[in-house]
Amino acid sequence: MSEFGATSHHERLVSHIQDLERLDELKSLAADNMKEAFQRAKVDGFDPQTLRVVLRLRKLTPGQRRERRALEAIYLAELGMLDGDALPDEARRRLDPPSEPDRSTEPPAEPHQPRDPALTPPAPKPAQPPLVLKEPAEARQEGEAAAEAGKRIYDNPYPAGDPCRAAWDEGWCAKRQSNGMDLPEAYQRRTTKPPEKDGDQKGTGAGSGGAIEKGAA
Amino acid sequence: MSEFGATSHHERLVSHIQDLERLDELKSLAADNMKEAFQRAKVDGFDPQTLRVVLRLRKLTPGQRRERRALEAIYLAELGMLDGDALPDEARRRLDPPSEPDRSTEPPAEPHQPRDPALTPPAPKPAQPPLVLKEPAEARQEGEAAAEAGKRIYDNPYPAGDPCRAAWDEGWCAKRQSNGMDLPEAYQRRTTKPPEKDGDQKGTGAGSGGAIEKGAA
Amino acid sequence: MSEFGATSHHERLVSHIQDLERLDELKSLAADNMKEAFQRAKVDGFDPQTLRVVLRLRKLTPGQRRERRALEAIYLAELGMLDGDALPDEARRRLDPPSEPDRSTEPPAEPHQPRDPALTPPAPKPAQPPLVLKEPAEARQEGEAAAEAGKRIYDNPYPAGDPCRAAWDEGWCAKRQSNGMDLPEAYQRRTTKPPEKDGDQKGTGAGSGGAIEKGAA
Amino acid sequence: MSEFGATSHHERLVSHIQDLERLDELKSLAADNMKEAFQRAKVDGFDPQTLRVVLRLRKLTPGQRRERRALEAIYLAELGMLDGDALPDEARRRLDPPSEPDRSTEPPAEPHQPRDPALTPPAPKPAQPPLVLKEPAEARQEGEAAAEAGKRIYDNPYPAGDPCRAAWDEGWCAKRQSNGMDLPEAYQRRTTKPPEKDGDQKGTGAGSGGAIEKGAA
DNA sequence: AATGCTCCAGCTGAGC
DNA sequence: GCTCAGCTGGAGCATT
Repeated sequence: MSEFGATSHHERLVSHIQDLERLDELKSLAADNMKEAFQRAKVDGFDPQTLRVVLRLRKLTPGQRRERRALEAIYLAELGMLDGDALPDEARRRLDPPSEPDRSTEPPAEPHQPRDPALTPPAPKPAQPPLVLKEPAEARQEGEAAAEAGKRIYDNPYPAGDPCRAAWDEGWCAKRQSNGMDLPEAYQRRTTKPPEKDGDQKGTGAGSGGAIEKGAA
Repeated sequence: MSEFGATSHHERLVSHIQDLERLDELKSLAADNMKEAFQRAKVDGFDPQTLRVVLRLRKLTPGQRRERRALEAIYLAELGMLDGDALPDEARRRLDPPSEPDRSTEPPAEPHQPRDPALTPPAPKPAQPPLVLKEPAEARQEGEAAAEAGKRIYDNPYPAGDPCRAAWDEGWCAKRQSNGMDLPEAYQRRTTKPPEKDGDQKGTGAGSGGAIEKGAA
Repeated sequence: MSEFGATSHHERLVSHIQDLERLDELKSLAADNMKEAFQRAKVDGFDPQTLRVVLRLRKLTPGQRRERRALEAIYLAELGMLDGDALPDEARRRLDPPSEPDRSTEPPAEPHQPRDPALTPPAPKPAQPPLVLKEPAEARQEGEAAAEAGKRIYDNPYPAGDPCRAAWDEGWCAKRQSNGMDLPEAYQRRTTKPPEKDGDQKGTGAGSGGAIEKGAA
Repeated sequence: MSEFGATSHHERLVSHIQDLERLDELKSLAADNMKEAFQRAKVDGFDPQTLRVVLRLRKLTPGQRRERRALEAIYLAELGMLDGDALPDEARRRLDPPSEPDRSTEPPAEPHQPRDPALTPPAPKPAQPPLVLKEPAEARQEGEAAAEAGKRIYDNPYPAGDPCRAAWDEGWCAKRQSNGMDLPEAYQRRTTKPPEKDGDQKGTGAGSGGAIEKGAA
């Protein structure tokens, strides 16, 4: 249709314009569909902003996701802005000095050491490791089972630093049954307005003395 | 300067144009300065993308930051995309059903319960709480001391779920002495290219069976 | 497919994500097609930037297009930036004072008077070419003098194609005295709404048989 | 202030963040000032959208402005979208075939020939107004016929201000036969680079004494 | 007044 | 290395 052999430039121009307008129509239509989908999700109780973040992250590989989260956490931690959240394990891995020199390339270092706590980080001393070491996949199923059994998210038995902890969390979240079909509040934003002049400024509790003030010299 | 009393509309137009051009000049200049600052930071080894995220987050209150991170983590967990990171504590708080009904408004619920593990979430059973309960601020100082003493980030003694764990992390990160003045690799991106066809797709270890495939019906 | 009756919130989230990803795919695809079409047009020798402008203008009604061009020309003329182009006729119509008071609404005034040159602008004293050829700078001063003498913008004596015509226009616009200090209507937009279903679609009068319809094969 | 010699990376990070936040503040402030200036202009009766266009055009050299306007007019004419405006003279110059081959570079061709009507376009047979008033549609067909007969764009017989002039132009452009099937140069941009420090700044010829200088008080 | 939409400038990633 | 086009975020406008 938009192929032109020995046509005059006028016909070519018209043809291009028509092509472009037709395609532009389709583009607008696609954009509208997207917009409506977000609207439906919003009506259904999900937070559009978070959904956008999720979509963007889904375009990355797991490794890239982890790296990004780790970097952000490291920078925030250094500035005292973790607001009460512990560092993700990937961040710990990056911060652990011994492994730095030789981990300059990605592949050699296993992104996470599921097993063999002896030689590297996971759970140094206090964290009594589960007597029998388990695979994260197994932990995930345990999490799913726990969710179905009505357990709480706090009942995750794995200690910080153990990959099974994350796996259990994921399983719990994925299988979690909400009572009925209402969307739990956990999925929705509570703060809508930036409270102008704070009041929850106190924040982390951990931040005492750590956070850098805006106007600090 | 750009005030006009009984001036002709021509003079007013000229005046407006001149004002706008002058201000536009200043705006461009400011934008350039910003750009250069990012460039300097990049040359210094910091990741510009992460810095941008940090700047954006710094415009929020700690409470808003925590909420955002929690929401994202919850959505990601449900989709099996945590990639090996455990849920942040704020997410756990939101997911814990008992507190849902009555925490519909922000203020009544203390954003995080540093103390009194008896009545709510923190570390239900396994997590043997440090015998003497400490304040996060104290834990932060411990973290700083640990960093100066050359301890590793894995030496954080507090268990998952304890706010002191985060506080210790922050202290450690803030005081951490790099050997010399080089920027540790932890602060820099390693993956530059989306490897097209993966290879680190395996990802989380926890994701087995959890992640939703792109084309899944 | 993406309809959910009494489904769990987990299924709903997954469903929303899948919808969004599918639609996002379509959106990207549409954007790519558009991009390629522009590329083809460029390879064919057309200027992409101009094509974009044309596409944008084609989304307006002829009346809106004319208004926009007239406003721009008027502002530019007043700033001496016509660069040798004469004012478009629509701009002259706007600048002609007698019709200002009663043309506050668009429809009453026929966008352009094709016929009956007796009562309004077209071709005043049919362009006796100045016997002595003048420099544009001189013509500009004549325009300024004419404006101060209360002449109308239609009194420009120079014929089409003569650079002096543009120069006279610029001079007239720059010196023009509005009665008092109010801003003439010529400087403000009249159409706010795209009248949805036209009515001024008829447009140019010249377009008869010329304009390409949106859906034309 | 933001210079760091042998400082720790932590201090450097903090320093960068502070720099960036300070500069960001300034940037926001500049943007706000700009916004307010537009607001004032709007309150004063000027059209913000048009002002933006004017500001953008003022960043171009007169030659670039003319080229852009000419290109847009040519494309629009060919699509029958001139909406009653005649082609600007620069567009005529570009469309006039004899000068095409040797005007491939900008400078040799004087942007506009103010004097000496003998050798080039201006005012061919000085516009004897058609004795019988015609409809634009008819004029359009005349233009088409003229184009097919090999007439030049300058042969448009209608005077400035006559809607038929625009109609004739449109007809001519739409039917114009390029020699063979190559795209005439008139459709392509000639200036690619903003010549940094001008030289075609002289511009309009009409602008003498009219254009407002950037830094004028 | 608050929301949603549209537009635009600024930034990021390719391409020469 | 620089330029360029596409894209995202933010601002303005119109609306309810």
